[in-house]
Amino acid sequence: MVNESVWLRPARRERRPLTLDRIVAEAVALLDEEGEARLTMRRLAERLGTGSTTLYWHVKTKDDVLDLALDAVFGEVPLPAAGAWRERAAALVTGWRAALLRHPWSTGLLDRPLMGPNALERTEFLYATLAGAGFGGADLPAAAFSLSTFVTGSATMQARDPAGDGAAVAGRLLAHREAYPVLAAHGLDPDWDAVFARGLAYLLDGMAARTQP
Amino acid sequence: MVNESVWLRPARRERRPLTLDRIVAEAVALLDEEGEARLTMRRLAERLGTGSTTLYWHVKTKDDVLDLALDAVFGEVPLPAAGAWRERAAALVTGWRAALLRHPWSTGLLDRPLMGPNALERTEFLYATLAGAGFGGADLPAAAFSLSTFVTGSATMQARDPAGDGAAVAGRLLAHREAYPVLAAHGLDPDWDAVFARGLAYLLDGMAARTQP
DNA sequence: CCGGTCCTAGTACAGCGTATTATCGGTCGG
DNA sequence: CCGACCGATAATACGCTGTACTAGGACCGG
Repeated sequence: MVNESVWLRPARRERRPLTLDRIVAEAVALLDEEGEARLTMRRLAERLGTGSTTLYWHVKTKDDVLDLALDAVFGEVPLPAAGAWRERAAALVTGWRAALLRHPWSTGLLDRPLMGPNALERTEFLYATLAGAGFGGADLPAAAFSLSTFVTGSATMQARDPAGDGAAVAGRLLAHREAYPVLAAHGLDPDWDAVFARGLAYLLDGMAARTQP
Repeated sequence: MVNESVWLRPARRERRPLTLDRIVAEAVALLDEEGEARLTMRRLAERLGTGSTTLYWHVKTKDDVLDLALDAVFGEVPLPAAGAWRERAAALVTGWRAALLRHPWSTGLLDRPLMGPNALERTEFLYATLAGAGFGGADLPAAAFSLSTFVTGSATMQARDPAGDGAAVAGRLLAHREAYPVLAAHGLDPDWDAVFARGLAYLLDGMAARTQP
């Protein structure tokens, strides 16, 4: 069915064309607002003012949308401009973590290949920074992947946290206090920023010591 | 509809009762064989020889099945008996990684709260080991979470790898060699065991240096 | 005016998770 | 021995999903 009237039909140029970029941007917005479970091709299309199956002209499957949305998150990670290798690496992974936490749904998509241009660009930056710092041979992939697994793991860990409301979790721990004494004494919701900063320091210290003793 | 004939109907005691444990074990088997996308309540029930909705007497939702399956994987991680703190921690995370990689679908479930008894037991063990080694104050959660995020991140990274067949990935990298020069020179499928071992060494070195200088 | 090409909409289908309801088989009180 | 109960199972049904297929609208070069 076509729009009934000339007057109601949006004027030619007012109707923004449907593009892949608009689809991805709207998917990110929808995921931010409602989470992964509520991302539906129909709902996404509705927000874009189109029919649901129209999306399939721009995109092959729903998985494509998710891959593109995830890479869009990586696109938010700034590439630090200058500084010593350690500061540059720390700045990169800190911004990386922040981007993932700004879109908590993204941590649920971190399985699946990270082959988008934005992801590759950040990985390349990390490799290049470390290579320039003297990491070579087996140390280069080890250092690069240590940092990236650390950041994705940290973000996933933290994003997972609020799911069960803290009180219920604490209660469960206290109820089994004899089985988990140390855990019960410390709780499972630390100061995540501090944990990340200190853990990153451990890792960078270890990397520096092994290669520049 | 009831089984038609006495002869075809399984004898009383031959028919194993449907229990939560059987459901979870079968879910793990199904996930191992066919992956997460093919895990369906109907298919799971079929393998168990029951109707699909019968499962809902033992389980509240499908998510419960996934949570339980994931915790079953954690249950495969051995708790090392003796040794210095560093060896115990290394043994724990190495076994942890192995269990996750034995069931690659598990890395796709690592968002979602890890509150099962097996997960908690491993976390408690890690906390206790590190606390006994002298990690205190802010160093205790930092050290414990660094290790666990490192292991989950590493397993996820590696499990993600084979998705796009290596050749296509390498081709894509080479096609954009000028954009990703360092990456193209090294490829994206390193020796994962070596990467993990070295990265773990970085981390443990850094932890040891900060707390036992 | 006409073809073709890019894009959009509609219809339809198989499969999903699960709420609801009916029914079974075994155990136990009388 | 029997009826009543109850833990466990099955069947049916509903709304929603991803997406294949098809038909059409809008623009464009000739």
